[in-house]
Amino acid sequence: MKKPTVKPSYPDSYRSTCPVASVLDIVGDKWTLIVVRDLFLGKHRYGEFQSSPEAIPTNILAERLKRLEAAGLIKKEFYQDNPPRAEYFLTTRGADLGPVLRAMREWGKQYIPGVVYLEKIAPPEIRD
Amino acid sequence: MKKPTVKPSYPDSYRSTCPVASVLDIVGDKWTLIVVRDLFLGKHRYGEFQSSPEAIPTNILAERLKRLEAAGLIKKEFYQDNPPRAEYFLTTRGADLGPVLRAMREWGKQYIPGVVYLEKIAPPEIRD
DNA sequence: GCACGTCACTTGCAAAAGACAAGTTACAAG
DNA sequence: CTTGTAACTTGTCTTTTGCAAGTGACGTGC
Repeated sequence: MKKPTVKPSYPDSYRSTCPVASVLDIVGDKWTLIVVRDLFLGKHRYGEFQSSPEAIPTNILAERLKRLEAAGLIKKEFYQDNPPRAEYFLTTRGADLGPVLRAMREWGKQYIPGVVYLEKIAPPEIRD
Repeated sequence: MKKPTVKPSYPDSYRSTCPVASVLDIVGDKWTLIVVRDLFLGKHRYGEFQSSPEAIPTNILAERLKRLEAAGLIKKEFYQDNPPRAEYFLTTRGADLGPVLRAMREWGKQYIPGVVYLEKIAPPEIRD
């Protein structure tokens, strides 16, 4: 028997109508924004994401890339068919998370001792 | 041959020296920033956090309040001894997460249909 | 003066998510 | 032919989360 669905008015995927909560429903975990950060740093391939210093587990990376694509934040482009090899690019929607990352970077710089940042943050390549 | 192992000096609790990753090590989960948001909305008591529309599980709330306090983002102040009753306030350090929340709010407003925000975001009461 | 409700938690257990290791597929290099 | 690389998938184990229930010290109504 199905539940009578006791939480009607919010879209199924969001916990509330609060924009902050909804954003967290998309990127609110330990890894998603790390991948987005890497895209801002000019990385595009699976292996490049894996070789970041945070050492994301491979199954998590694969899953997050799918979710980011499904959420429309990134686009997957195949550059060869067999074996299938793809590159990932931020969409406009994804690139507009820039201010969030910048705000985090500034907070971290101010309050966490020992962090360093690499000024590679050129405007990201966007593919819509 | 092995690389000289470039992983020595990170503080145990941080995955890397990247400021973004380090911030995510503190607030990078589904609930922590929801609590911080509530503090920005002027909430101070356990019951107020619980009654937010996201319905945070009570054990998670208790644990997050402890972690936020340990991280120096909030301060717990007892206003009565028996039974012990406390209020929670942002510290300067915690209040400086404002730009992160604002950036998320703007992104959500722009890209997630149906979110609404409540302009209660008066400057939060700070206790250091 | 005692059942009843509230507040701020804690505890126990099942379910979901994450971490780690190993396997797979297709090709390319030596 | 053997080894290597890229991009995954699968399996197993551990950790974190979610939900329900319980606890202790009150305060309120009758």
